[in-house]
Amino acid sequence: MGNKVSKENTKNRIIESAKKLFADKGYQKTTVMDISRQAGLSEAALYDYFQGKEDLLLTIPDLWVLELIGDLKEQLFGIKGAINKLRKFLWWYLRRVEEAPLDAKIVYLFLKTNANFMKTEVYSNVKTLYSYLIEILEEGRGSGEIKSDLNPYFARDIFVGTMEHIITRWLLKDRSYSLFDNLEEVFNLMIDGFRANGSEPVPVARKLFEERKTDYEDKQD
Amino acid sequence: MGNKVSKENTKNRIIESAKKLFADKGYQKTTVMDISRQAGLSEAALYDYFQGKEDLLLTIPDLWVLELIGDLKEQLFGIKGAINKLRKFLWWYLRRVEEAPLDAKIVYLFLKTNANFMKTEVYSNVKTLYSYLIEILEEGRGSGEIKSDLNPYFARDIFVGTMEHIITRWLLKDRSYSLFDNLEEVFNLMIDGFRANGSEPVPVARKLFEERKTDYEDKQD
DNA sequence: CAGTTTCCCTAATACTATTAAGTTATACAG
DNA sequence: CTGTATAACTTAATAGTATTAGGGAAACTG
Repeated sequence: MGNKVSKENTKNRIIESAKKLFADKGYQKTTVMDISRQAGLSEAALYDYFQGKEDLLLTIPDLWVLELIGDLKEQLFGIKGAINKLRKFLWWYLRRVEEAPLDAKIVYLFLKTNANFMKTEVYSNVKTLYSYLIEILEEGRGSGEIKSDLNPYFARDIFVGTMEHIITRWLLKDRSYSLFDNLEEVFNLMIDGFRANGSEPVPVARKLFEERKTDYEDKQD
Repeated sequence: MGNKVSKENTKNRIIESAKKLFADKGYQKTTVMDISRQAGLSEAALYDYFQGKEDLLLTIPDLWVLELIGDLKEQLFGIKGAINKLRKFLWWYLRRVEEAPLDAKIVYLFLKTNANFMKTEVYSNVKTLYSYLIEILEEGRGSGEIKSDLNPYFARDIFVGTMEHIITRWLLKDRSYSLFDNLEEVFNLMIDGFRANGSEPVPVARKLFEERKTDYEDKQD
C-alpha cells in the first residue's frame, strides 16, 4: 500500500464519524468503538491517525476555526462603515455556524469543559477571530460613527456575549428554528448603545418585531 | 444506627467532595473512587445516596439555583426603577457566582455538554431566574425609563449573553481577577441601548475606564 | 432481647481507552 | 519478477472505571 490519498481519506472518515457521534450523543457517551466502527476500521487502527479520543475532540474544531480565520478578511473586504462591518461579521458568522453545526457544537458546548481549553489552538484562534471586532470598533470611533468614549473591549464583550448566547441556545434547542429569526432587531438594539449621538438608529426594523413578537416567545424563550 | 442527621451529613460530604473534584479536575477525569474516598466512604456506599456519577453532577447545581430563586425577590424588594433593578440583578448574581464558583462552574461549563440539559430541573430554574428580567424590562417600558419600542426578550438576550460571557471567561481564567472589574462600564454601555431618549446616561463611570483601560486588556482579553 | 432497618463494606461484573504484537498486501529496489 | 520493507490494518491483551450483588454489623424498635 503506502497510498497518501487513501490515508487522508481514512483520516477524514474518522473525523466525520467522530464529529457526527460527538454532536449526537455527546463526547462522554461516544466510545472509540463507535467511532472506528462508523469509519469502517478496528479500534486500534484509529490510534495510527490520532493520539486518542481527546486528541480527536481537539482536532476537529481546530480545522474549522482555521478556515474561518482565512475567510473573515475576504468577507469584510470592501464594506464601508464600522456598523456595516459589525453587521456583516454577525451575519457571516451565524451562517458559518448554520453550515457547520457539528463543529460549532463541539466548540461551544464540549470544548469548554476540557481543563486544557485555554491552552488549545482553538481557543487562541477564536480569540484571533474576535480580535477583528476591536479593530472595527476602533475604526468606527475614529470616523465618528461610534461613540468617542466607547471602550472597544467592553463593546466586544457585549457583542460576543450576545452572539454566543444566540448560538448556544440554538444548538441546545437542536436547531429547531432559524438562527436568523429576529437577528436584525437584536443587532439594532445592541448596536444602539454603541452609536454616536448624531448617528441615526434604524427605525424600519423596529416595526417588524411587533408583528413577530409572539412567535419569538414560543420558539426561543 | 439509622441516624437521620448522620445520613444527611454523609450526603453533604459526598456533594462537597464531588463539587470540589469536578471543579478541579473536570467531570470526566474525576472517578467515583476519588469522590467516595474524599468523602471517607467506599465506592458502593455512594450509590446508596445517588443513582450514580451523572446524577451527582445534576444534583449539585440544582440545590444552588433553587436557593438563588428564593433570594432574588428579596434582593430586588424596595429598589426603585427598572435600570436600578437591572443593576442590582447583575451585581447580586455575580456576587453569588463569586461566592459559589464551584456550583457556577458546573452550571456554566459542565452541564451544557449533557445531552439532557434542556430537560433538567436546573435549566428550568435558571429560566425562571432570568424571567424576572422580562418583568423588570416591561416595568421600565411602562414607566418611560426604557424605550417604548424595546422588545424585552431581545434586551434580555443581550443582558444574559453579556453576563454569562463575563462569568464564563472568569471561570475559564481560574478566577484570576475580580468579576467586578469594569462591571460598571460594561453595564452602562449595554444599558445605554435600552434607555428612552429622555433618560440620562451615566457620565461618571465613563471617566473611570480611561484610567483602567490597559489594566483590562492585560488581565481579561 | 429478637427482629428490622440503616449504613456501610468486599468482591464480582461488564465496559472502555489504550497498547502490544502480529498479519496482509502493496510499492518498489535489484 | 522476486524478495523485502513498510503502510495500513487486525486480533488479543491490559489497565482502568462505573455499577451491582450480596452480605455484615451496629443501632433502633417493640
